[in-house]
Amino acid sequence: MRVSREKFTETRARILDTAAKLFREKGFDGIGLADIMKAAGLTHGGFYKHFDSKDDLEACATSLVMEKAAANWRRIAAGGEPRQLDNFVENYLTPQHRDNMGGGCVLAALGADVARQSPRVRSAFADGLDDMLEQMAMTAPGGTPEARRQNAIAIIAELVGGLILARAVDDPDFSREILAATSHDLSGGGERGPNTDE
Amino acid sequence: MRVSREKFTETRARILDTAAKLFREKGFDGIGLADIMKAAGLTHGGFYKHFDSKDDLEACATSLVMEKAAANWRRIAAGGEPRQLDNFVENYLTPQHRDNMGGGCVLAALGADVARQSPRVRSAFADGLDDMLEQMAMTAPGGTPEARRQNAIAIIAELVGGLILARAVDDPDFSREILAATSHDLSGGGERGPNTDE
DNA sequence: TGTACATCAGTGAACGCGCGTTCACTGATGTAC
DNA sequence: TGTACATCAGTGAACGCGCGTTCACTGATGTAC
Repeated sequence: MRVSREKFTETRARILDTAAKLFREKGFDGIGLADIMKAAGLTHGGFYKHFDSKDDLEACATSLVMEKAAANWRRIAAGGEPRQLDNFVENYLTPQHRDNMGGGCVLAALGADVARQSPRVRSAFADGLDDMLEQMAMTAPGGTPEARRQNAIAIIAELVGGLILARAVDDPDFSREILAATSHDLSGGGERGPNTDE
Repeated sequence: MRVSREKFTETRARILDTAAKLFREKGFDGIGLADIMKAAGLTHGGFYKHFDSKDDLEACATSLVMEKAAANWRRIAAGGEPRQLDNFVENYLTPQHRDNMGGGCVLAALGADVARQSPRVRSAFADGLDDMLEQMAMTAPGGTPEARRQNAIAIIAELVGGLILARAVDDPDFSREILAATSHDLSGGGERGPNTDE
C-alpha cells in the first residue's frame, strides 16, 4: 500500500544506511538486494521505487558515506584543537575499528572494491576522497598547503593499508602487530615517523 | 581423454597461474570457474580433477602468489645492493603497476577481499605476508631487528594503501597525485619521509 | 617387447540455487471538486 | 470540510541468467602379464 511522502523519504534513507553498512561489511558483490531490503525491514520488490539499479544504489551509498566522512573531517578541522590528527590515528588503527567494518572507514572497506565497480561508483568515491583530503590537509603537518595535502595523502594511505592488512590476517597476534607498527609509525614514535614542523 | 602425468601437472600449474592473475584482476567473487578454465584453455567440467572446490583454488592460488612475492624479496635481500628498498618503492607506486592488477602485488589486489574469504584463504595470506615481512625486514631501515620489522610493516602499509587508492579513483590526475605523494613520502624526500639510520 | 585391460584427465550437458530485475496487484495517500 | 477518484509505495510471485558443482562418457595413458 501507498505510504506518505515523509515515510517514503525515511524509507529511502533507511535503505541507503543499511546498504552503506552491508556493502562495507560484505563488499558490493557480497550482498544481494533482497538481503539489503530485508535488513531495512522491506521486501525486495519495492527496491526499484527508490533506485534505478543496484549500481545506482552503490553510487548513492558510496556518496553518502564519503560525504559523512568528509563532513566529520570538516568538523575536526573547524574544531582546531591540537593533536587532532594523532587522536584520529590512534582511534583508527585499533582492534575496535578493525572489527567494525560495517561502521568503519569506507576507504579501507570499499577502496579496493571500487577499482572494479562502475564509473559512477568510482567518481562518487574520487569526489568524496578529494573532499576528505581537502579537509584533512588543514590539520596535516607541512609548511605549505601543497606539502600538507601531500602529507594527508601519505597518512591516509598508511592508515588504509594498515587497516586492510590487519583485517586480512586471521592470526590475532599478527593483526595486532600490524596495527601497532603502523600506529607507532604514524604517531611519530618510530624512526620513520612523521616529522611535524613543530 | 586421459593425459600423461607430466601434462596433468602442467595443466594444474596453468590453472593456478590463470586463477592467480584473474583473481587479482576481478577479485575472488568477480570471476567464475568456467571463465578461469576457459582462460587456461580447458572446459569447466575438468576443474574438480585438480581442486576440491573454488575455495580450494583460492587458497592454493593465494599461497602460490604470496610465496612468489616472498621469494622475490628473499632474492632482493640476498642481493645486498644498496637502495634496494628505494628502487622497490619507486617501481611499486607507478602507473604501470597501478594498471597491472593481474600481474601486480597480491597484497594490494586481494588484501581487502581476503578479509571476507574462508579461513583457509586467510591463513594462506597471513603465512605469506609473514614470510614477506621477514625478508623485507632485512633491508628495511632500523637499528634493531624489531625496529626493522616494524618499519617494514609501515612501509608495506603505505605502499598497499597508496596503490589501492590510486586504483580506486578514476580521475587520472588525481590518481597520479596519490602515487606521487606516497612515493615522495616513502622515498625520504618528504617532511614525513623515512628516517633511515644512516 | 607386445598385448589386453584398468585407470582417469578432460569433455560437455545438466543440476539446483541465488542473483538482479520485472510485474500484477493492494490499499493508504494525495488531490480535485 | 467532505467525498470520489487517481496515484503510487510496498508486496510477493515470477523471469532469465550465471554460478558452483555433479555426472555419464571418451579415449589416451599406465600397468599387469
